[in-house]
Amino acid sequence: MVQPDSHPPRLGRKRDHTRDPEILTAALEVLAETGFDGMTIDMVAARAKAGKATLYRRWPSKSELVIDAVACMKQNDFERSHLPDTGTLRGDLVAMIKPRTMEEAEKKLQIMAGLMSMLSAAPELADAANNALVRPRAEANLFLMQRAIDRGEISPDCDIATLSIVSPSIAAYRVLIERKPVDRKFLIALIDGVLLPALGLGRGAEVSNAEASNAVPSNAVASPTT
Amino acid sequence: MVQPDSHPPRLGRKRDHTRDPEILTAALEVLAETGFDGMTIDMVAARAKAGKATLYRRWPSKSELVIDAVACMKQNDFERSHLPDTGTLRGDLVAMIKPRTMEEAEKKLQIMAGLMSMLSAAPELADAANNALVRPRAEANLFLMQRAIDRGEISPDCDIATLSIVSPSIAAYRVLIERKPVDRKFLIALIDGVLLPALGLGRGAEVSNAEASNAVPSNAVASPTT
DNA sequence: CCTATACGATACTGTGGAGTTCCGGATCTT
DNA sequence: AAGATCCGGAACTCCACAGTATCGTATAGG
Repeated sequence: MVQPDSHPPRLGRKRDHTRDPEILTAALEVLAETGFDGMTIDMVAARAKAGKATLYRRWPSKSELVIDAVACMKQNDFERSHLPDTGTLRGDLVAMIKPRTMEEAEKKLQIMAGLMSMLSAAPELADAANNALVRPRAEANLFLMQRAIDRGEISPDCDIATLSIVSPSIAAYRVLIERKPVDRKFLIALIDGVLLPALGLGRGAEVSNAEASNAVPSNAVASPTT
Repeated sequence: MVQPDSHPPRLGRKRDHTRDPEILTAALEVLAETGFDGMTIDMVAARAKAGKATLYRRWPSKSELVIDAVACMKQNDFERSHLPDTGTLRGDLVAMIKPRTMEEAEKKLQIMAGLMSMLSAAPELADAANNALVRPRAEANLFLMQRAIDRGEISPDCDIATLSIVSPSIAAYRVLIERKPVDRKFLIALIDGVLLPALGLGRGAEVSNAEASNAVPSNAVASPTT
């Protein structure tokens, strides 16, 4: 979908489909606010300052529109180049807790919540959603943990594949079902109470330093408060 | 709701409300299968072999019916007296993985999924749902872990409050969003790859030991297949 | 047996939203 | 400027479902 037409017309205004992004964005917003069933085409049209007819010229149905919108949401996954490198695993994990990132994640989770009622009908959406929500964070975690193994910080026997999904999954559950905020405190509790101990850091080997809490090492990249 | 009437009529058939359980059960079934928005009163009535009017004689609206149905779902939480006691934490945790229990949990999760679209409108449902789904398992885990502390199996410094919600939350996420089955293998991976290492068992203490991977403790009881 | 009540079934009404159609105006091409 | 095409807006149809009303029947008490 949204592929360029094969026979470009040459008269009148070009068939530019130039409003598509606004419409898809509007769809995602309404979806996040009201859920799939509560969402109406008129809402989306109004939000995008477009006519309802315009939407139906591009997408055959509400479902298709939503699917397209979700598909176009992949953007800004974590690039490895953007991942923090603080020298310690804990530093890296903590550095990933940035307000900017979390806010965005929460928005995605709201969209997810709105999609729930569609999941059983359209299982491929489950994949799409998971790809957009948990997978990127899990992969980032996995990368950081693998690096910690490579540098000898943690044992290579650790089940990092399983551990990497722990915090994204729990965070998702917390926002989607419990409807409680996933704040910095909670994520730190996960890191210090679950992940690091399970990796043999913290409680296990207990760097003994105990107060490594504010242990942002020398080459702290991490970005300030972005 | 569903409280006995204060002025019991004395003529004709008694106002027994005797069909309520069937109706509520039917409501839960349809809810699990189609979700709140997809569910129609007629479906519930048909499933319960009741007239639509009968439903409206008891509950003023579809929402009220669903709320009532969910509220009546609390049944069979884990009783401490029913919790396994195998002598080791791992044995206890593994013993909780019973097909019977899991099947029931999955059913509850389906209901949960059906409720998702109502959560933003009725936040009290989030509590109800959480109480019915994750809380009981989390509390069971907490109890088992506390007992492990008491008997000196694990350190009292462990963050068992956080650890106890790990596996129920992840399981819920897996069923609700990923739509993948939560099988025995997956749960064992969580126990051996996350929980026990985080508690200083398995990997933690064995850092040097290296090869305790398949460290099934001596007295593994685990329950047959109940 | 008679009567009052609750029930199941079914027909009905009202409403909200999906999807369609039409039109005037805007914008680009030539 | 003229013509072609797209857009926003609004009016429209159609249908599914919430909720209501009616009726024949089953059952229990008198």
